[in-house]
Amino acid sequence: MLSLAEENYVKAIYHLSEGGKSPVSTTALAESMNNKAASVTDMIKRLAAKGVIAYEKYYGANISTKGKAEALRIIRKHRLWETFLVQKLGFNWDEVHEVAEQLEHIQSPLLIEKLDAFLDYPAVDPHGHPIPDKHGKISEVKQILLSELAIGKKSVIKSVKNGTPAFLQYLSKIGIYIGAPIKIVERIEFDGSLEIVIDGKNKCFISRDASENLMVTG
Amino acid sequence: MLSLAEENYVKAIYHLSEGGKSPVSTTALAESMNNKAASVTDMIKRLAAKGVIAYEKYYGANISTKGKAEALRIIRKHRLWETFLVQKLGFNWDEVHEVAEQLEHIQSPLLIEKLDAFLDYPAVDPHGHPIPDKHGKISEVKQILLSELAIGKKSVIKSVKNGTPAFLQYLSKIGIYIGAPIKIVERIEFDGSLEIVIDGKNKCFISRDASENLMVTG
DNA sequence: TTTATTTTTTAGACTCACCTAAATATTTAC
DNA sequence: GTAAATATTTAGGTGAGTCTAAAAAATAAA
Repeated sequence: MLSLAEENYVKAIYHLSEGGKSPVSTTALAESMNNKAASVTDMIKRLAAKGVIAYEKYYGANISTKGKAEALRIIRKHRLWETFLVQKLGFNWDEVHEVAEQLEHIQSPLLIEKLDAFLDYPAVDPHGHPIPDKHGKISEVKQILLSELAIGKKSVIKSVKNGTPAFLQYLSKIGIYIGAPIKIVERIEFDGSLEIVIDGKNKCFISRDASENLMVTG
Repeated sequence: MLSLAEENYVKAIYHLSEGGKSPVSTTALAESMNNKAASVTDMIKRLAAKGVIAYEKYYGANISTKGKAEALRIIRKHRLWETFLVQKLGFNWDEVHEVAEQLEHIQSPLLIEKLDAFLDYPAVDPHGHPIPDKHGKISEVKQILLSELAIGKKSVIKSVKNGTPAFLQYLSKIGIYIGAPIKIVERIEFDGSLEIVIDGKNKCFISRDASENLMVTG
């Protein structure tokens, strides 16, 4: 049984391991948790004692099989709740993260089973991220960065990498949503920005930065 | 801003004040929280400092206007979540309390507004308890104990006082539910038990104890 | 009304999850 | 390869929220 703080650490370690290097460094973890390095050292010792990570002094933390399962359970809950908030309660996709951060810690396997059924077993959350099933299995669908899409090739928006409210609001504003057809008209050499067509009608420019935070079908 | 533990204390103080004597004694509170009296003394000092109760040494705790508003906000959330669990997710009424105890602490006014709307602004929860509105107002409907109902008078089950899973499961088993028509056929002098008819068809006996935990229309 | 019992508070201690400051180890730069 | 910079850990401390044991106050009983 993990405490709330421990759950958040395990989740962060999982995300840092997935999206980059493993083992996870104390500093990286401290930054992602908005804590100080000394606090992280304390915590990773506790997590190691509980068997959710492997830890060696001055080396870093590696998530264990048990830890990965824990992380996936939490992520599953987070994404199911986000889906619920958007699909059932009418939240916008930029409003759900904070609330889901709280809801993901509710302990009730029955609740999650029933919520999953109520939502009709969704495969992805409102940001296009896959929802692990009850066994922790994730269905990975091949996606590429929009910035790497060939010019003129028809594609579809599949997910957002950076899910900050500001970015999501911007995407809504220019008509981008998960499932939207998209095509690159031209790549501007000067700054790497792209001229794109969304939904076959909305033409606009987006920065390189934005194009590197959107995933599309390859 | 109250912590999770503080929220639970305020709720308990509110319930104890309502359902009995005020001021609330340290011992009563300790019992209801499953904590020791010394811990309670600590906590009520903190709560007094935050202005949610008035506290005098060796006297007891009285909930303040602010504290009452806090308690009602938490109770509102608890009962809305219970309603959601039963009406939308298909929980049984004896399965919801523990989960709602967790969900009631989620901080998001928007979530509660939207949940309320999603449930179509319910007036009572699955146990027949009134749901405070967003201003903390409760619509009290006149109810009497089943044990005090006149023999032969037609009535309707309105709420359960004791909401333990065991009692709720028993009620389901004998066909009692919120809104069920009920009539007392006979009062057994020996032990105060009642012969009742539910729904105009199910005849059965219930103990005095059970009849003192069911509220009906007067 | 004095004593006994119960209730409440105080004192001191513990765990969790954080902190700062200082020490130590590792990495990078010259 | 040594020095400087950076990363990590240790040591000691804090507040929240609990505990036990003992002291103090209030209540009940003789």
